[in-house]
Amino acid sequence: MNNLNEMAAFRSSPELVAKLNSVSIRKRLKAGSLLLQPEGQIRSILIVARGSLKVSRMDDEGRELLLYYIRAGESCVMSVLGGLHHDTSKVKAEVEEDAEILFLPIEQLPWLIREYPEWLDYIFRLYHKRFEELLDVVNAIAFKRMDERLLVLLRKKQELVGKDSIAATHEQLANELGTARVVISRLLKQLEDSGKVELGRGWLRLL
Amino acid sequence: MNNLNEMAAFRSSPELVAKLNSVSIRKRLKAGSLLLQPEGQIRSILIVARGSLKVSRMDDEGRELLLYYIRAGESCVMSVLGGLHHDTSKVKAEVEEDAEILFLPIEQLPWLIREYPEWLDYIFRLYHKRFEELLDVVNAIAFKRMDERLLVLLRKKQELVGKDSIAATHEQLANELGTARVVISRLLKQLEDSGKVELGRGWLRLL
DNA sequence: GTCACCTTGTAGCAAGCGCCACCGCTACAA
DNA sequence: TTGTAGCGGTGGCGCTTGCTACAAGGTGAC
Repeated sequence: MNNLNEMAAFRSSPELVAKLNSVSIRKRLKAGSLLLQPEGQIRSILIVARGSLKVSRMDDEGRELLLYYIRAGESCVMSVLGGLHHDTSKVKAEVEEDAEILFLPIEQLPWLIREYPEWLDYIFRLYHKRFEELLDVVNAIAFKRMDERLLVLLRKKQELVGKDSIAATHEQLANELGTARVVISRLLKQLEDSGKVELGRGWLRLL
Repeated sequence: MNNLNEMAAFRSSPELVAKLNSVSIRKRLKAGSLLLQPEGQIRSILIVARGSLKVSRMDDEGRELLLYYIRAGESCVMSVLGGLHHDTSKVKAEVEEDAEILFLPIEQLPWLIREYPEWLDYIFRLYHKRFEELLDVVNAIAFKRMDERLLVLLRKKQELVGKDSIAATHEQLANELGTARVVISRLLKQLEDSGKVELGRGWLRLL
């Protein structure tokens, strides 16, 4: 999927895709690359052409919490909002799976919205999706226990990579859930005992 | 403040205000009235002309959690998103202080956006604000203890009503923080002992 | 092979918080 | 005045989670 044309969100408007490609800069980035960081200036709007991004929220003491993933064909609403209003990013965004990103300069945004109603529609849809995902995150941390949140995270990760084996250390999982490594090790052990996962060093598998 | 013209967000465009007034239905509603409920259909976009709304998230076991307030001059982004995409509401919205609400039929939204760029700008600004407020809620429940969250809530309430005395029972505060009444009573007692609040029956005051 | 580093398992402890049970007090209406 | 319903204070218990500490096994560089 190297071309936006192939993605559902853009299939209906090859003209828009051509325009986006022509005014953006395209870069290949390895997993782990940092795209936005808290307090950081926003210069471009990010559109994911291939791979995926991970968006997290951080607190002042260095703890972290996964908010959602951005998949191929989607864009980062934080970069749109921050860009539009010349505000800094309030989240961290990094490459989860090796990715190709379109960097759309924020100056281009106003007239793109004017000229291409389908672009505005695309943005609204993304907002809607992210807003509901954020609400789900709120529900999870407010009302669910850690073991359930862990299972949900593992299922999300499995779906994201499309394989049955997930590459992650307990430490990484702990960071994404905003908790400590020992807690995750403990819970994973319980899940293994009850036959729900298979554990390995640096990987695990849902059963 | 009975007239949208007087509000910062609309001051620059009396023409837009006139149009909004002419295509909307205006209603006065008492504190406690329900405007949106989870799974409920969305027929209009809500614009608060006077008073304030309270938006909460609920879980399946009846627990509740305050997300943010909507003040005079602001609109409800959930109703905009839900309306645009013919989706149901994912939150509860109720009147916090006696209010006057404009109900803008969703059919009007597309052409209002086309005709009035300042209206789109208004919506984007609200999104931005709500998104960041949601991120703050996420941070609070993920990383803060209940006593600090309680203090923050009390300060927000005080600012909202503009008086130094806050009318609320422990039960209500507990609901807004997604916890139990005893927990709030306990914490309030501690806050009283450390001289940070003054307690009464059905009211309290920050010192 | 060995050394250093990373990952995981496990035990133990304490804080935070949800929940139950119960009591006393206040406010208001009959 | 008495009844009643709602509100708030308190003690106690147990679960979940965060944290420290340490041991054991894996992995890759040299």
